[in-house]
Amino acid sequence: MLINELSKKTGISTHTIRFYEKSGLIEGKQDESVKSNNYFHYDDITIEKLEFISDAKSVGFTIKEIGQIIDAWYNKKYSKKQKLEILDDKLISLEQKMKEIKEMKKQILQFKEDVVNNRC
Amino acid sequence: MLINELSKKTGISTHTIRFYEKSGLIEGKQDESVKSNNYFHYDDITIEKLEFISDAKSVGFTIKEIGQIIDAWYNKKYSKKQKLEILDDKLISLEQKMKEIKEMKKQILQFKEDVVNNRC
DNA sequence: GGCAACATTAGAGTATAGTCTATAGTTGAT
DNA sequence: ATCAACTATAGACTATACTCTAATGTTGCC
Repeated sequence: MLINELSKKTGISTHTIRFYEKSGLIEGKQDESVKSNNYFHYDDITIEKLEFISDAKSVGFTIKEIGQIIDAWYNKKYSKKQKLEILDDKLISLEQKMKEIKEMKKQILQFKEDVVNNRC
Repeated sequence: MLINELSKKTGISTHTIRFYEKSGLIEGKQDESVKSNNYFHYDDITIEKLEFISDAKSVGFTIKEIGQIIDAWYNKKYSKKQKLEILDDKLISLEQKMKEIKEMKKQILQFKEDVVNNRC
């Protein structure tokens, strides 16, 4: 599919898709047999990747981190061992985020207590 | 205390502290009785606020959101009801973040499965 | 009184992550 | 053949959150 269809299927603008492509997160391929244009074609895996990117962004992963995960999952440039290392590293950082959120929840509940009891 | 002491006690640079002050998150006060300078003085509450800001930033709250929480906790400009509304709103957003992180964890565990079983 | 170490303000610069504009070429339906 | 709707590339612009520089003034110790 071309970029417009990809955009419609994922809800991500063509601009942003191109930005992700430039950032190395996704990759379309040009049809060598067609000489008249240089249009990029995208497959269903790219849809999966873009959906993953959206999810990963909302948990606070940066483009760089998301790139590492995508490479660990999809790319051939890492060994099995390296891939698992990268993924484990991200799992640890998720655990950390979870811990911080739990603490923040406690903190805000405390603020609520303070408000209710006029301690602020 | 002056800004340098505040910086040393919190580990946050004076530049960043001033940025937070400009952003309305904290507030020093000038000593009216001293005419020779316009140095800002900070109290222990400011330390608490800065520590809160660090924690809140790492769970992904923006400066604007952090400002709302600080106002809800400390400022007099909101009614009790409004304060509780703001805080409840942030608790909901923390729950949402928590949910997203759990899903991301599942996703990455799936990626690990795929790597282990050579499915990618 | 000199001077290092502090203080202030204004504004410039950086990184991240988009978002938009301009230009130019291509495709496909009528 | 024309024209709307697409495509690509380069680069400008935006928002957020810092981070740094420059200019200038103040404090406190020797």
